[in-house]
Amino acid sequence: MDKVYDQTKTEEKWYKFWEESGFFKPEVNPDGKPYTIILPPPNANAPLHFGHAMYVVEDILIRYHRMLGDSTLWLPGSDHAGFETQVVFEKQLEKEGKSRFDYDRETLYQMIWDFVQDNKGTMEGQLRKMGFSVDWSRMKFTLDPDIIKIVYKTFKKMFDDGLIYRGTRIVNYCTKHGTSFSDLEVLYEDRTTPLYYIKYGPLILATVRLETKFGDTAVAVHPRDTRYQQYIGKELDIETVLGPAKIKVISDEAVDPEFGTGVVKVTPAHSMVDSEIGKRHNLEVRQVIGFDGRLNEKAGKFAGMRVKEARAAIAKEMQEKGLIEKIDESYKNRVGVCYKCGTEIEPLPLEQWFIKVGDLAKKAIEVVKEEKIKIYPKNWETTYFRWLENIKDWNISRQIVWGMQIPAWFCKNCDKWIVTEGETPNKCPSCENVSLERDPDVFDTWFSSGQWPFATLKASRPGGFEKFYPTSVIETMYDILLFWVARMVMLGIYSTGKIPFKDIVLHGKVLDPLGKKMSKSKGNVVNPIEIVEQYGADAARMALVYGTAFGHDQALSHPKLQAMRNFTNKLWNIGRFIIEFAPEDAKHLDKNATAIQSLSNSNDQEILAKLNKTGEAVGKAIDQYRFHDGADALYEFIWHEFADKYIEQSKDRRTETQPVLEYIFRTSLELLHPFMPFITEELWQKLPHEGKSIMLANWPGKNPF
RNA sequence: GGACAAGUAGCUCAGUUGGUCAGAGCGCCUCAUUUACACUGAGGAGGCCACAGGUUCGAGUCCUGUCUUGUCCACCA
Repeated sequence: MDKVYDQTKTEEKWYKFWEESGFFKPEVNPDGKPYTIILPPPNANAPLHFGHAMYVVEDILIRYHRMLGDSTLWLPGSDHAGFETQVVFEKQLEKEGKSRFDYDRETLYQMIWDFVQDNKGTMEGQLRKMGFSVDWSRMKFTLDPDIIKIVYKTFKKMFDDGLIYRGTRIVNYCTKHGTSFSDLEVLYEDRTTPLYYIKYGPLILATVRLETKFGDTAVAVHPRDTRYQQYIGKELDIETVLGPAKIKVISDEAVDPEFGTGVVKVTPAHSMVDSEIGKRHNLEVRQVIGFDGRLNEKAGKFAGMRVKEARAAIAKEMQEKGLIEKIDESYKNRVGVCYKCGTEIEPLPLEQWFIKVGDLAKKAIEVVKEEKIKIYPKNWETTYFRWLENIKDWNISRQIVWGMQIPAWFCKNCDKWIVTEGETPNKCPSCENVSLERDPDVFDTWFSSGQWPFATLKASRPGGFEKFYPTSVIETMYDILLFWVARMVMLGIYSTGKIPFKDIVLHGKVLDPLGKKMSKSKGNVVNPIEIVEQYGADAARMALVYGTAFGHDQALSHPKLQAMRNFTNKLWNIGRFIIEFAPEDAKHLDKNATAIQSLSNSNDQEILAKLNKTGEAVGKAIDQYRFHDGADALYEFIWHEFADKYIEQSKDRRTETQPVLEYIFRTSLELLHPFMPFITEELWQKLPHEGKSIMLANWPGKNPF
């Protein structure tokens, strides 16, 4: 054995061996009970960052269950990540002085496709370097034709079941990116915005959005507000920057009499709340801001201005005309912005596809309340329930090209939508019209990834779905519990009638060494390969689970990585001591470990008892998703009990203890294997053993004696 | 406005159902050894476990309140 452990050479060698031997496939344990994890598909638009290395806990679960004899499947994939990817790609185009509008739909789609293919290769290499035992033969991409087919089928079924409707609603719209978003995708920022107290005839009302006043189709007060009773139902003559106008006064419960003057302007086209009020009172929806973020012709001389400049110009002119009572410059509010570019989100009326989520959400709540699905750590249940209990219909249309184009065609003759499972209808079934127009929009990427567990299993291998669904665990970072996990529960139950997984396991965020969030713009993103090359994959894996309670955020810690690299060095040297420096006359571990049973030295008894205890602790820790407990128990036992105490004591009676040393070490390696797969394989192979790989060794159960 | 998490040695963090739980890694100090391992071993210094009350024979560990930090949610014009 080399004096120094060569991690790079060893890691490459074993990964290749495992993969080529087919050990990652569930078929290595054909008779075992199924144990399944679907890998949360990383975005195909960029290489992995170090946070993705947290997949290690899935590998721990998978390797552990494989050793338990389960028919274990870890199914990998990658996500086209619709809008995310298009944004990344558009930035690249921007650098070349181009924009998405320079290309037609097909060309742009093809260009992004090629871009994504490169990244997919990089990503797969990274996953291999971390030692992840995914079944590569079942790898899926969210835009694979068979996946698309399944997603279309779901859409059609939902449409037929009346769960999908086409409607004009106020949507969250980013005028820079030219697309709408779901509520979850809107970020809110604290701002200080001037609050204008403006005169509407005899009334004074407070607003920040002067520029939407041309879309006002009423003013509203609270029905029981005594100050304004005489105005309710009347039409007021008001003076505006565009001349005299008339406006109706209505009363609505949604108005808070405490805010401002208790009077609000109602702009159904540009506010969610106002739209609701408008519906209740049958108000006209008058859109004054266009999808380009500029005021339209209804704004008179302000037409063509961007929202911000229009607001300033209107304020100036109103002040000159004496229409502004006062301005509160220190008013604090929250403004919705695009999570990618920070542009203020415009609520705009747009016709989109929506999912009625009420009943789906109810079922998703039920299965968790009934503990058919359990969430770890449990406190996330609160977040999950709160969101689902207050959920609103889900806008799934996106005005981009990168994604699955919605399989819906419009017939102008009948004023009707025709939805299919993807095939292009050659004519309208009602009127025989042949010039149908397809909706250019694509699905929200979460609509398709919400179907990932059953879609991948149905698409990867015949019988796969029947055998491996429902899956055992979904493990991901807590930040996509609502975006993704909750949607998978809803869509999974809807499509298959069964829950998509039994346990939801949520890990924390990996921060940079200073405890700051990693982001491309800050330039502090760490590539997992760098860490692997510096410390070894085993150390990188161990460092992520050791010393931080599972589920909590943690900073990337070089001292901890060093400590874990030192631990691999310790393991290597224990190995050298036991294997390389064995006395020539020593007995060795035999098949049934009988040589150990005959020993009665109290040191031997003690270490064997501690080994058993450690084995139990590790199994229990993994079962309960308390990975840090398992890592801690192993580190403590191997280094401080076995190496520091037992091995030191054994030096006096080396010949006799050799089988015990071999037994304890081999068993320790087996227990450690899910955490540190490479070095454990390397050393296990050098010890007396049965079988081709530690990967397939039996998990050392309780009380091996 | 609400929710969740965290506040424990200089730093980073463990301490599931209250009673060897006052711990680990790194750092620091002393000593040892060419030892299987210096990516080492033995030992040591360092903490009113955020603060204030309370429950209890007994509380980092339970309850109440306060403060600080972080994250998330919410249509306040």
